[in-house]
Amino acid sequence: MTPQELASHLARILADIIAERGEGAAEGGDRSGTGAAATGIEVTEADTAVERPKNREHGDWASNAAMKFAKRIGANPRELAQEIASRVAGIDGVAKAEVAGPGFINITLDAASAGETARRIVEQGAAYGTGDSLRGERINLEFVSANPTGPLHMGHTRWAALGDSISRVLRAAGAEVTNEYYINDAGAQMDKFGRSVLAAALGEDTPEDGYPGEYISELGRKVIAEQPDLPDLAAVDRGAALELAQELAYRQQLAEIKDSLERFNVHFDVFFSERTLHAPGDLVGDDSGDRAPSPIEAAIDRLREQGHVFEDHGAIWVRTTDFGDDKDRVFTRGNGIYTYFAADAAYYLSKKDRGFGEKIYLLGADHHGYIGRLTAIAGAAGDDTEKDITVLIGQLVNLDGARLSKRAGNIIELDDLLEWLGSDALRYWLARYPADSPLALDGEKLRSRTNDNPVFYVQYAHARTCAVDRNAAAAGVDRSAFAPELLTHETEAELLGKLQEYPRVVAGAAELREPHRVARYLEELAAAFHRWYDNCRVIPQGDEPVEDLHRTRLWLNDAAGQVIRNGLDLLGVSAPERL
RNA sequence: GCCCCGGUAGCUCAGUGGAUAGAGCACUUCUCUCCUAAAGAAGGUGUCGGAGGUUCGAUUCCUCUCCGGGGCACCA
Repeated sequence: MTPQELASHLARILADIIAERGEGAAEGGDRSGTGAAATGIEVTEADTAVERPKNREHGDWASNAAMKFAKRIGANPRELAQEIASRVAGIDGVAKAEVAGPGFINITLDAASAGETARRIVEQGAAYGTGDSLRGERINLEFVSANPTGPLHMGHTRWAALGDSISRVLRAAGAEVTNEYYINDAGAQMDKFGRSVLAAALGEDTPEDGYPGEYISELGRKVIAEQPDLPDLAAVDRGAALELAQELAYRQQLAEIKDSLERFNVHFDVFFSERTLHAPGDLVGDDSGDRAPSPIEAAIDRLREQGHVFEDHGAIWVRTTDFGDDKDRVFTRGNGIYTYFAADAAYYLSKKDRGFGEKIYLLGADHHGYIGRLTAIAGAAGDDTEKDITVLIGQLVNLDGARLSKRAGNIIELDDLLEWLGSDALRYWLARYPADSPLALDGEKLRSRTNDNPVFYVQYAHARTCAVDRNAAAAGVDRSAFAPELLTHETEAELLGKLQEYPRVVAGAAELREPHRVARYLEELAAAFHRWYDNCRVIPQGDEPVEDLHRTRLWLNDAAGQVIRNGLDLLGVSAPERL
């Protein structure tokens, strides 16, 4: 019996009771309806979800449904709880159901009923924990989106780890997710980047307000290596040389960013170029030589048709205040050039046109001023500002005692962190805190291989399950028997309970976009596994014979390993078979 | 001035209205002739920043307030 099944039973029982009481009231002459529907009170499984009590004396699972519904149906909470409990006790697989406190229903399962979970998990394998709570949703998840004018640094690292894990969790809940990276490859920053690289390639001083950093010099060398006649070109046509250098450096830098992300086990489905938003459309078909408007122009036209665009002082504005923004925003500057925000608007429409329902933006706290205007664009585009757009704001990362980058001055690069700490430790640490929680990287802790470092604690538990598996094979313990009623040790009940919680943890993490819940869960699961391991042997000692208990425990060991693997995968962390 | 996010054990932090608020670290003491001791067991800590309110019940929701961080561009 899983907690989901238990919740389902509870919902049915509660609905029955409400219906019966409704009939009783009707006989009294107050009402004419029959059944739960007639009372207007609906019971869903969410209402009757059971939780794992902190105190083991409170049974395997507890429900507060009686307290939730007592008032609405005019019943005494404890009496209602008692009525529910007496019916729950009759369910096959339930050992007992008791009322406690103000109206909690504490339920204890038969060992066999709980133990059945182990086999189910093994049979479902990697699919255990996946669900369909977000089935049918097409989600666009944009994160990192760092300018392609330099290497990824620590500021991007948290969003890379978090975004990729959010994506995995959403997919586990059945959503169709596209991971997207917006490349700011148009505008002044790119010009500055190009001038800096060209200067470096030609051996000139860094231009005023150009980019500093050793990586610019490296890019300059790479550009020269690829295009040795660049200095000659620069001598005759500086503009052409600049364009060429900028383009080569951009491609090189973007390729390096992609490499870094892959090493970090972070995958993007789409790299979306801002330039494509500025580019004119195709030739129109009337031989005039005219072109269709660029996506930005088209976007402004569309918003104008919706009545949200106006002109003032020679600039084009969008009335975002209609949708709760602090102030209206401009699309064109005085010199006629489109603002960054105009591209943002066109980009949003692109996402909408590509069929995405919810668009999620993962931004740093320094961008929190963007919430209002992005939400307003969603509204202006005719979307539901509650459901179709989500802006997740995360706090920034501090690093204590970090080594500084050798290449880029004060910037700490993702590549340096990877080399120093390793992908697993880094990803796990960054994913185990809520996005809005301040987070500090402690290099010493992340390099340590003790309880200090939770990723090793979890990975060790997994490696242990693998070691048990190997040793069981050698000792002649196989899977030829499965007798769940033998799993009666209290650490086995605890471990089984934890394993049963996993699907709901994944669903909750997806619903709230909080993958840290998976990490915290894994730590609890690992602890339950370690305690079980210390108390219950899978392999007989000495000359003891192999019994069904050992074979059944092997199934439980397999199940624990499977769930740890599944969970770590959601975080993009490996599950080694040996440490 | 306005907006956002924090404030929970000595430290770092969990805790989407429920029972005695938890974990790791730090400190003390135990447990490997037996599946990985990178583990387990035992030991104690809290005005959940403060004050009101909603509720059968508030660390959780609302209002005010104190402290800390961030943000309020015709920049990108």
